[in-house]
Amino acid sequence: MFALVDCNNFYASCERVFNPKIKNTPIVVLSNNDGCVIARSNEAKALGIPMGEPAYKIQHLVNIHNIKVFSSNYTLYGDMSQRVMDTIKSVVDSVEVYSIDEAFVDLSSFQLFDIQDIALEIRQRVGQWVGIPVSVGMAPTKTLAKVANHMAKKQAIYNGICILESETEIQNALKLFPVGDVWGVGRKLSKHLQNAGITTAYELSMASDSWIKQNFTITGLKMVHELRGISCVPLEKMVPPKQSICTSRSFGKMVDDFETLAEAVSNFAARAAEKLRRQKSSANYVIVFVTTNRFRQDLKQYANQVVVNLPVASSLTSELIHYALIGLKSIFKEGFEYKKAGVIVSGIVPQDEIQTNLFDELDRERHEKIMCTMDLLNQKMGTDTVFISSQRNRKNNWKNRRELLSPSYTTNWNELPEAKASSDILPKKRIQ
DNA sequence: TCTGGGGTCCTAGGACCC
DNA sequence: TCTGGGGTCCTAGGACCC
Repeated sequence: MFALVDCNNFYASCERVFNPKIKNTPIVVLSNNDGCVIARSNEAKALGIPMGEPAYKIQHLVNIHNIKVFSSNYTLYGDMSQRVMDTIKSVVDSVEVYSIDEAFVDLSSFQLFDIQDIALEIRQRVGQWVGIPVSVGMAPTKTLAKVANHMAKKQAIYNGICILESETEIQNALKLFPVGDVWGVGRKLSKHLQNAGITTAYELSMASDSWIKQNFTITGLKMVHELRGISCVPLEKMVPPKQSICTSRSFGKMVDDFETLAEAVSNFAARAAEKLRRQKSSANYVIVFVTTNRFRQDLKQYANQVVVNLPVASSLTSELIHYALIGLKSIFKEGFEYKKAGVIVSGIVPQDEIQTNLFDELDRERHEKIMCTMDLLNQKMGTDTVFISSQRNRKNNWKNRRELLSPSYTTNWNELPEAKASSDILPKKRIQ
């Protein structure tokens, strides 16, 4: 058996933990640049706010219903996620952190009659220790655990925990489960399946192997087997190193000059280099891309990208910035309003398996020491305490809009939550 | 006016090898 | 007239996930 532990309305729930005033008010959290709705509390869902809706389209609802709106605070969510995962790991051993708000658990070492208790314990402990509500779905495969989790969340009778175990239980659940909600079925597949007359997960599980394989390849076949209770997707306890790392942002304002773009790209490259060093790897090439605002069809459109090969695989900030800027120069065109740019590093190899270059003139050992020191300083004193000068060409007018940001309660000494207490005994004192 | 960011996997098709 | 067979590697693009 597998369990899927999923945080309810994760980002919205994070905002509530240190701000109990908004416990029962509708909350939405916006994407970067305060663009779209990416998380909603139950109250906000009940008001009919769809996922992914641009913020300006829900402004009237915000005003009428006094919805609390937040910019996304990934520092807070990342730290809360870590706490949730650590807490789950304190209950069970085999945990796969699947996403920022989800974890799979391998329950094969437990007796079947124990698993209800384990789910209860996880739910209770995460709730008490971290303050985030979670739902638990349990079933013989990961795909079915996803189904069970859905049910635990959607149907109040389950009280946050749903176990699908016997054949009948599973089939009855699948008969009521829309095929489009199955893990691995997206928009395209869903349409394709509907056209073939398959509307429920049960009907999908009954389709013939040959038809599935022909139409949906090996991935589809695995999915169908998982629905039948045959486990094809194992638990992955170890996180494999990333094969590509992307850092990109939409700009708060349109950008039309090279210098500003260069500063943005320098910062993206610096972030990518940090991520590389964190997973102890180096990249063989850097991709730089720029694009104008695709929603503004009244403006001239331009989008381009370029791959720059590095002489030696590298994770040195200064070197990655250097080559990223060479790339940017080659694709930059005057006369456009740029909205977004990004840097992708790829061709990633482990740090200790780098193919060196006979003609390489850089003293890499020395540079690596500098990077190490820089990372330590920035980790201790805050991001970009030390940075490469091209990261600060001019005013930061490309930066994201984040106008509704909550404090980083758990990661910044200056933004710790405050608890105020008063009593009749000490009427004039306020204790913080 | 305002529309996110970061990933993985799979396949088809071309280039190349013997 | 007729033009092999069996591979690998790479890339672009499309699908999916959160």
